Amino acid sequence: MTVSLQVMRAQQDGIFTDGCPSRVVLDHVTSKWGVLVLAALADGTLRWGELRREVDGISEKMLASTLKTFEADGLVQRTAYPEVPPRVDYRLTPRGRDLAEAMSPLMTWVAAHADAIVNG
Amino acid sequence: MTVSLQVMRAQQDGIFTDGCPSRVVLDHVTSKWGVLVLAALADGTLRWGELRREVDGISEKMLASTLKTFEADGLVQRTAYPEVPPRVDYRLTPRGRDLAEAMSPLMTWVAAHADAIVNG
DNA sequence: CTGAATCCCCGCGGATACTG
DNA sequence: CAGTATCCGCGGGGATTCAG
Repeated sequence: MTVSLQVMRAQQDGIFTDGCPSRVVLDHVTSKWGVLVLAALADGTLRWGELRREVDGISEKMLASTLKTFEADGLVQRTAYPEVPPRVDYRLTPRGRDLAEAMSPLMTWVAAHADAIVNG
Repeated sequence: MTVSLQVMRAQQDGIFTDGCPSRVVLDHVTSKWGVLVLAALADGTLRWGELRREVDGISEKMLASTLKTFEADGLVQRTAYPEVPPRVDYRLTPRGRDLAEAMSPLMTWVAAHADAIVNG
């Protein structure tokens, strides 16, 4: 069953209105690289370099900014090891894993139907 | 169960790589206003003016461009009635409804956890 | 009422170079 | 290896005007 804006608003007043918390979070998640970074981290811990390679095409700047946003949101946990050479890894928090699960149907759907949409 | 990029790539080679169809479609859907427009149309037909009010904060320019993209993608169907004053309405195609269903868990999750993320 | 067209600004995001 | 700093272009997005 599909949930529409109207239905959600009947349950929760003012949800997804301009500037409200749900819009802020939605913007973070649906930011240009948001879903891809979350999906990359969905089944385990990754280092910075692995993440860069996994999320094909992302720039260092956007990876850093996306990770910072998610860290501030409590969706991603960063761990730095005091080694030389430096090693840092990223993984989803429980909340992040929960979100990734909620995103899963969308990703699966897109993967399954993208060719039909783009080609025709 | 959550599906990660790695898992999807094990099933479908080169999925969600730079410039591939799945990335194009994902960009359309997760565009700034994409999910909100789709969610607004999720449980029925809406006229242009209703859509504008429903998707709080969207400009006419972005509404038009978002709708055109989705129409070209076969996700939204536009119907114009030859009346005065003019009346146009938009509704999801079967494919669009399918997508809206896949987005539903994400929207629900965001609605439920946004406050905790922004405040807490 | 439903747009299309135009102008314009601002900031997202890419490219590159540099650092601990 | 894991970032930060800087520059800059382009397109998102607002405001306004016009049309059918």
